[in-house]
Amino acid sequence: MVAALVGDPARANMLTALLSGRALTATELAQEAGVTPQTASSHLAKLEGGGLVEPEKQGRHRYYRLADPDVADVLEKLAGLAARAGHMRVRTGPKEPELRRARICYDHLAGDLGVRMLDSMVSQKLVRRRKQEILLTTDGEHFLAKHLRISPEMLAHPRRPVCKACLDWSARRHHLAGTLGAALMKRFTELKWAARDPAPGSRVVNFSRAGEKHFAALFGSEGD
Amino acid sequence: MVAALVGDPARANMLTALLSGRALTATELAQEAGVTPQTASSHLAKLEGGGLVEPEKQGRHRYYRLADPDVADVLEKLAGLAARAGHMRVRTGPKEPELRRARICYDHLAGDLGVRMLDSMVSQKLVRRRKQEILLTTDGEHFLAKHLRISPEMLAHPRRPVCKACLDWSARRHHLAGTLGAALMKRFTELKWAARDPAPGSRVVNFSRAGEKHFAALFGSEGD
DNA sequence: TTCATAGTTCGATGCTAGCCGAAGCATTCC
DNA sequence: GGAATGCTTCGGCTAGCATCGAACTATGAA
Repeated sequence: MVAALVGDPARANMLTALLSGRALTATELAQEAGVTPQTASSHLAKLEGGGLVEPEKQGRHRYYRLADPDVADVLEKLAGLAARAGHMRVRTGPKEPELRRARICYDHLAGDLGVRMLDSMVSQKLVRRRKQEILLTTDGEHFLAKHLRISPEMLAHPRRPVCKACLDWSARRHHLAGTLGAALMKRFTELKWAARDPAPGSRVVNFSRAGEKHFAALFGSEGD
Repeated sequence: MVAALVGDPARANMLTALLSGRALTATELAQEAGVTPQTASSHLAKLEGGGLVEPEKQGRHRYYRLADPDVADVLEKLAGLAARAGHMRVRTGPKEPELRRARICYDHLAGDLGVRMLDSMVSQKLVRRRKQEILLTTDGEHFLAKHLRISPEMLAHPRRPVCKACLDWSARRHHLAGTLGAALMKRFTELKWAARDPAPGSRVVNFSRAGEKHFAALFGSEGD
């Protein structure tokens, strides 16, 4: 069972360290987990067997990375649940502040900016929200067309909802997923407001100076 | 840590049983997990402490249900990862063959017959299916009206989808939920093709001789 | 070659947590 | 009231697994 793998504290620490998207060596992971290399080796073998991490041999190092974006997604959601129950681990969220601020979750924006965007859309009545369900309003359609040239037709998809609440790992609140979440992220990139960090495997999203301004104009600045 | 809670086999079985959305009593969950009531009580206290399940007292029973759609979402994703890694669970399903064959899941048909019905509907193109999402086709509407006198208006509901894929506990595959799943089960009962087992608390559904024939005529016999 | 570093395997140890029997509340039925 | 059912608490037992020391392999450097 996969959950049992994640359940052990040492392994959970390793996986959390890998959530940044970087690949780490076995020794580094041992330090992160606070165990000896022998113990770490045993854990890593189990994680590999469970399909959660993938090794890459390079010289006399063994680099490990998360096997899959799906794995990262599940880990974040688990952390979100844990946070809500007050069962937060001592070390919360990503250490890197950029990762906490803006990052990619599958194909949409997560982190503080992602959460703030959804908050702002709700308060501007661009979407209506009922628990898990989020619906785009006509006001929202006009807003998207006017400011971002996103039309409702672009959002239609046979097997994916337009809006979906996605639990944010670091912020412990929801951000916007679904085809709209993806379309927004795509547009931000096209407009050069933001770009994924070029480092391989990194999930950080960097906003440009101008992009940040435009974003704030549409979805509020710090305050809200 | 939440993952540790899900990691234990007994608790995982309980949570899997609750994935149907139905609330189950502590004793039922003990049976599902294959442990004694005392042990189950301890597990349920932990799950409740972790915010994964919520109790509801009713007479001398304690019903438990999943605390939140987010919890169900995470559990499904975990199951997905586990399945991908070929780590399918060993201890599986109900011992009673009748329960495995046909039972009630909330208000619709589950078990082998439920799974077979959905399979047949897909291959007959009565519904179109993509992953979790299921859509009724016009062919399907005609079929339902002609053979079962179920009209699209009967299926409309503000908050509930017409079709929904529901993970089948025993078969580990999906059967049909949603208003259509409920309407079908209701019609089967009205037509006296099937009836819920009169034993209190039983979730078994018994098909009559004639009912089984009619069912097979519409949704295929053994083969598919 | 010899040495140093990275990582794994093996064996022994110790702690955790799941498990059940027995007993104790709580609720409902007769 | 008494009996039956649903569920929980307590105590002791046991198995599993995480942990580490020591020894072993492999790569790279001097």
